[in-house]
Amino acid sequence: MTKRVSLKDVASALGLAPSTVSRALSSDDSTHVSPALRERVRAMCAAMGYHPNQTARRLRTGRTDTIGLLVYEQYNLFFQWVTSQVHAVVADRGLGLVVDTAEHRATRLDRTWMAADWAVDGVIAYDVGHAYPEELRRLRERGLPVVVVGPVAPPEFDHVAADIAGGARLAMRHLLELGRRRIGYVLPEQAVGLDEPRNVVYAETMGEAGLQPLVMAIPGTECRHAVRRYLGDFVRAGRRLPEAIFCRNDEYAIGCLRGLTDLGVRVPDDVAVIGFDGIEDSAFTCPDLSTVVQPVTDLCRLAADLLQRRRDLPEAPIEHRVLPCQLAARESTLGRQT
Amino acid sequence: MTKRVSLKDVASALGLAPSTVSRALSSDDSTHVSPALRERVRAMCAAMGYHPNQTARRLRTGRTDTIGLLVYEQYNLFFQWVTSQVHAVVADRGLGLVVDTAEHRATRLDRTWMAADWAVDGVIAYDVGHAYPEELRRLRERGLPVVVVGPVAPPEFDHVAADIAGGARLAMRHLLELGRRRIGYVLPEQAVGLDEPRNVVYAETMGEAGLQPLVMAIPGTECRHAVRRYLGDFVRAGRRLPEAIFCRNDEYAIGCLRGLTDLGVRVPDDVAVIGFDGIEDSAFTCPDLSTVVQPVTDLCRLAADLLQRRRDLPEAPIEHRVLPCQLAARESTLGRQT
DNA sequence: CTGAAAGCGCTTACAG
DNA sequence: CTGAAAGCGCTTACAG
Repeated sequence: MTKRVSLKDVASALGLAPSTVSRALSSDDSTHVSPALRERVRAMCAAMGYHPNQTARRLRTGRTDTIGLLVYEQYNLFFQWVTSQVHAVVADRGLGLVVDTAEHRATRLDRTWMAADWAVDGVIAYDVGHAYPEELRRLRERGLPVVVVGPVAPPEFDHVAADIAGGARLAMRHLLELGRRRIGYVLPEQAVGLDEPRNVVYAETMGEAGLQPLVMAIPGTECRHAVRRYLGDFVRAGRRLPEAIFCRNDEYAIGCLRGLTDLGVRVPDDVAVIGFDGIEDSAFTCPDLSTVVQPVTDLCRLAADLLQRRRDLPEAPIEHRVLPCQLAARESTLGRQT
Repeated sequence: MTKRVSLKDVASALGLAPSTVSRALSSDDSTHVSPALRERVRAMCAAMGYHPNQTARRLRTGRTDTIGLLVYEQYNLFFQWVTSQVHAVVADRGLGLVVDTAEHRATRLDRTWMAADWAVDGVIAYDVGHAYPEELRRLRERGLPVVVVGPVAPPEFDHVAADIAGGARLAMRHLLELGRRRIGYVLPEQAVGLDEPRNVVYAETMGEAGLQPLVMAIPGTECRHAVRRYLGDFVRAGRRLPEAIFCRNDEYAIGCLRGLTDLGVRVPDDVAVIGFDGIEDSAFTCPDLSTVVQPVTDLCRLAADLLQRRRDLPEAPIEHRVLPCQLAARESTLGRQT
């Protein structure tokens, strides 16, 4: 390990002051440096293999040019999608990204986000606001701008949301228009009874249509495997499958398709299936999955915009923005198109 | 935005020197501090909402407790899997993670990894070594330990690999044992002719069996869509489909399954399909996908171990480690099991 | 066991 | 246009 070349080394090799070299390298062009000097400095830096120490720069400027992303968990394609989108947005702007998950947080003794100890300029909290508002507040008290993405957010935060309720209505209406009456709703057991848009819309829509709700609560955390098993048990217990299943997310829906196939049930002839989220996978299942597509790319871009704005204008008024979801009607409800 | 509380603020509130407070907070127990004092300091920090400035700590100690991950791209479930695994390993050790991709690098003018400018203690380069050995060397010249994961690595790097060739042999042998003779090989156009284990094994195996290779080179970068389109064009052009298709990765294989379904081709009755990688998705397609599972979790863990070792013992001998792949034979080659 | 001092490597007013 | 100086917020030998 050779010792790293510092700015001082470059300066003394050139017979200049460190401050001069720093200015020559600066992208800020209010620092008037002769082009000739700038060129000389550039050349020497290249020759000596100089690269600025970002940590020192950060300490001096008070900016890290890095943002933090909090997501609920990483073992779920939706959050992997989100992560890759945020990464893309942030990288486009020349910023770095650090990611933390609620899972890791839950296993730590202090139960605070690692973000607290990150060197970041701000935090995007994606779909975690419902669970941990007090922690988000704590982050903010330390002077970190926080943008919340997801259905709920404490009112004092900048907030970007997809219109989940609207999307859920699209899904339910679609199933009803196809003439399905007995419609089941697949969700994780721990989400039963929550005041959550999909839960509410399902209950409301069924009520308005004069139909009996059929809540299919899936135990465990591994969506796909769990719902596959659930359906097997459901049928073996002699219960009659519904005519359609609305799944809280695409992971469940994919597990559902697979579970129904195991049972020899035809989709959508016997049971129609619709998911939620619009992960890339949904277009490549067989049959391909009807779903409600969340505008994830736009949500991420908007969240990054708001974060930047909040950093530049700390006193700007709080923003709440809602973007619509779209129905992608495919084979799992419409049947094979020819 | 309230100004952040600094160590100095806490010290003066307690009438102590900053150095004393620093030691009281230190986890290093060779700094003898009375328990009473430590308690007093802790309480004051909590009361004042003090949290150490990580950037300052990093500058002083010369360690960032963060590692960098380079992957080829993020819009591919395999790399998303890798990223989530590395994240888990690293978070378990209390370290942070920063990710960069070749895509972003390619669009940047200077064409160097962002990692060069990251504040990280070391870098894991996952499946990028083949393309950019000179850049990995440059990272190392700056004093950054680098561990390469993937089929090829410059010999002077610590290196972790899956036995891709062995895995490819498992796949080809499996297809041959099922009696398939006309076996196609799906790969990206730009990988044709590369001296790459899967390419080599495919050619060798077909040669040894006295069979004619059928290389199906897929143009474009969007694996799934591209291969789906390719198969459609293939059949419309009047060409006869092979009896089996070996796909370079699961993304292609999933697109393949979908494309064959579009065409009304039965899998595996008409055409057997086998993938490579073992992403979670492969178990949830219909039919579910036979594939070769890479030991991604173990590869990631081992890479992190080697990185830590290299940091602690810069002069330790170079390590090259190879882990085996496993065949997961499922419906897309075996047919429906009852 | 505690404090005063130096310094990690930069950037940025402030002089000249 | 260039240089000398201060300082970002810590930690760590070095004294006491």
